Amino acid sequence: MFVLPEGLLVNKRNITEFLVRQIVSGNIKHNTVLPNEIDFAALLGVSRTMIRDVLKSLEGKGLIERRTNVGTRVRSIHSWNLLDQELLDWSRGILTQSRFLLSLMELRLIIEPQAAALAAVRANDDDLLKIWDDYARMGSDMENDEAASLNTDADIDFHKSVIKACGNLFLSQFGGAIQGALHHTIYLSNKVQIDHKTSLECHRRVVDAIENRDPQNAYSAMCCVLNNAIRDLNLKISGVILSDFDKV
Amino acid sequence: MFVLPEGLLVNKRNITEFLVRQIVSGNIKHNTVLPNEIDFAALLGVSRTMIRDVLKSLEGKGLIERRTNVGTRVRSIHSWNLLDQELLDWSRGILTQSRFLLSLMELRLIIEPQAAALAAVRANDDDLLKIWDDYARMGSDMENDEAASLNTDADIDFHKSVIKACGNLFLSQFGGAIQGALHHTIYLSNKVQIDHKTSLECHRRVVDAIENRDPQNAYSAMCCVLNNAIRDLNLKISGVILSDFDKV
DNA sequence: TGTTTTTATTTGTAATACAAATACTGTATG
DNA sequence: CATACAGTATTTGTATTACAAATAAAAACA
Repeated sequence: MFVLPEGLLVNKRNITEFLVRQIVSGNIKHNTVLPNEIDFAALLGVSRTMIRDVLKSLEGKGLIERRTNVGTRVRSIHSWNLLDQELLDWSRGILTQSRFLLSLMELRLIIEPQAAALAAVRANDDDLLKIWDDYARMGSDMENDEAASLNTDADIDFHKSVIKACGNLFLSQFGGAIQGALHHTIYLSNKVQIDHKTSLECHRRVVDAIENRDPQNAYSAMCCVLNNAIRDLNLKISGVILSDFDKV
Repeated sequence: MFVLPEGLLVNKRNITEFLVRQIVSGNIKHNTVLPNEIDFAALLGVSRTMIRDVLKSLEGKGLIERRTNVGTRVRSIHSWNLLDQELLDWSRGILTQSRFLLSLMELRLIIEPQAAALAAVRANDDDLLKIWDDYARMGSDMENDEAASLNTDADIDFHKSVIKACGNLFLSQFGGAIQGALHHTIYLSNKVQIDHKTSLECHRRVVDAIENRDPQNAYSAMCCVLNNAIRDLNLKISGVILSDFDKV
């Protein structure tokens, strides 16, 4: 349970990623006490210094808790720093339980329409240029091939750019989570039918609204984008209060 | 700029907190290259191991970036992990620039009404009990003394409990930020006149709405709570779209 | 002038020793 | 028998030293 798969280079990064995935996946359950540092180092064939570095990193992500003469104990999901970029990246394909994906999309539904509205009020010229560029790249594959899908990287960049443009220091922290959510979506997209054309149109409405300094339409257009994704993923989200003027 | 104030015990915690505050306050500007590990350790009178531990911690908070043969460079605020609990705690009284406080309250205005609405749909009996208890503790000082203020800790617990009750894994990550925001508010509260009685009444409306499984009133009541705080702090927040049915 | 090699600097990793904290155990004592 | 106390063992925390790896800067060279 604590040893790396055969053939994987034993270095700090791999060990950290491996342990993160073991914990996040539930292979190492919470409250489990990990081996002490000396045994753990021997088990993995590394120095105590290195395993300590790794454990320190896991501690920073809220995955474990360390105490003298007690050892290293795995914490429950409520203590995990879920917005940590590495944690999200490494959890891809693992945290697909509906509760996780549901929380993620729910968060987006709460954050992103507001971010779009704020962006419509505050975006500067550079922000707008960036958003336009992201939008253009999103659909570039579809120009010649109707059946092509959206450019994932551009899609992610688009949402990050909107969040950045809203100028809120804290909302920017979500860029990583959005990225994780979108990658989840893509990961699942081979199983579901996605209407890329409609999605692209909604994105376009967002861009236009921001450019026209129209926060309310930016809000509702972003709702449209997200509701498309939620429908594609076959999720059911209830209880989130959306602004009334143009519910989609 | 890199040495601890006289009389402060030189240990890992103090060094970390000191450096965090130096960076957050701008005393150490971004892009500054810190001394190399050996010099830094000597400067502080600690071992290289310890300064490395400290730097690793700062790295985890996004405050610095390290590269072989380049050294340790301070990153800009956009890279900081602003939701880190320690970072928020240690930044209290420093990050009072209006942009920071504004971002914080704006975030709360986006998150918390939605969280209250979701809590109204999903809170279980334990959650409700906890919320009632927090509410009761909030006003306990005011029963005999009309002029007394709200119990800060209970106030913080109240908001955390509501967020917890909404059952979203990601929204829970904000407990710490809320705590920071409320402490900021308290910190500034000697300068402003706060109507504690009205505030308490709004909190009561939130509790009632959650208990009555009424998401829309929970939403608007929480808006009321936050708008009180925003008014007290003399902040001006524009661009956030609030649900229409009961704007306060 | 442009390219390659060497050198120097800085962080990264390892190994060892000891310090500090704390759970556990055994023992004496009421 | 229960409790308090002292001692012991275990585990993480810190310090020191040595060397490896990466890379920016300087030097040598075509």
